[in-house]
Amino acid sequence: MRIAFMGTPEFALPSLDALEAAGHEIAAVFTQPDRPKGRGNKLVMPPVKEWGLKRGIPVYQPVKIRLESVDTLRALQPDVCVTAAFGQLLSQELLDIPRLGTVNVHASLLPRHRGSAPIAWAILQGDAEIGVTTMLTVRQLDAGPMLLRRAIPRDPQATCGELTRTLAELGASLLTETLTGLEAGTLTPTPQDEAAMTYEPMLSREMSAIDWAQPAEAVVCRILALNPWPCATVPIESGPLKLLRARLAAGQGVPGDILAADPKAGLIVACGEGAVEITELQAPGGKAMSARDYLRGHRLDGSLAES
RNA sequence: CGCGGGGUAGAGCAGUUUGGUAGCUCGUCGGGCUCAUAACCCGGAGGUCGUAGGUUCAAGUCCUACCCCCGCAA
Repeated sequence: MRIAFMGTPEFALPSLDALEAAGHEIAAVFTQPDRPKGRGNKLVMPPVKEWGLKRGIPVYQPVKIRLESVDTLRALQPDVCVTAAFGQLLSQELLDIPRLGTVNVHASLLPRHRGSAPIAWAILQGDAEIGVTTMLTVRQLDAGPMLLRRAIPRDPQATCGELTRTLAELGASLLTETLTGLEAGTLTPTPQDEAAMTYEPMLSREMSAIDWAQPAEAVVCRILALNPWPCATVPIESGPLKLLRARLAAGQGVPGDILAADPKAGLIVACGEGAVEITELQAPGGKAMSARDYLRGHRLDGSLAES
């Protein structure tokens, strides 16, 4: 089929690869404008743009696709539009253009976790299962009827970043299946159960603080969910200490108290119920390392609870 | 020219302000003690101090340029 693709970050790349491999024609890609990023505020192009450039496919970077790209999209005469973590809302005018509609790849088991950070929220809430859903896009965010859905058990050790990569692959294969079904007319769009719907906001830096009074399971989930951004942090003398990975540990005490902190025992912190071992962290100005490595050169004691 | 932190033994760090024999914790190797140990004691190996140049009797430390890593802000 002839496809117009809309997406921005790495999450979209497996889908593009899969569409290409399945023999579809990517007529054009739409993605966010280049943005200043990182040190030196250098202009960085979105991964989807790089993907398109490498293949000589037309790349469009509208600031507001609703206002700028209607004619462009219409001229492309796509059979279907595919969106994957695009980052802009589409208008009805745009949605009406592709013959077979617009298919979105969403990294959650809808109707749970609508919004732009579905994977992190699934971890935050301790979901036992995660997954991806393909759906027909409607104007209301993530509310369209579902086409295909696939669930996998959540690896309780995995970070949000890791699960994002896993689900990007899963989403890619689900997407090609979806398009095959859509083309053959064998798919029945299933309305979402609005009563079971949940919507969560973007992650923010304000979520970094850890509430040690929560049960150890919740603390572990929070640490995993916020990695790689914005990361759970605790204040230490030299600045915010990022906690990147953790697991349940034996022990108990006043929430936030450091129960152990040496290269052999590891870094054990008491929670409201039980305790966690911080297994990976990142000191201010430093690179990520195992907590045991960190403890070879640093001493920690007292409490990690709010200063 | 957005702001800032850092590169020293296999790992993680101190030492740089006030130049003067390279230090700590862990690991590793050898020995000892113990019923036993993530235990303890003794001893050893292991470092072009990011790179290049400069100042100096003497540079990890001061000066200049460059490379690499990281955080913040966006």
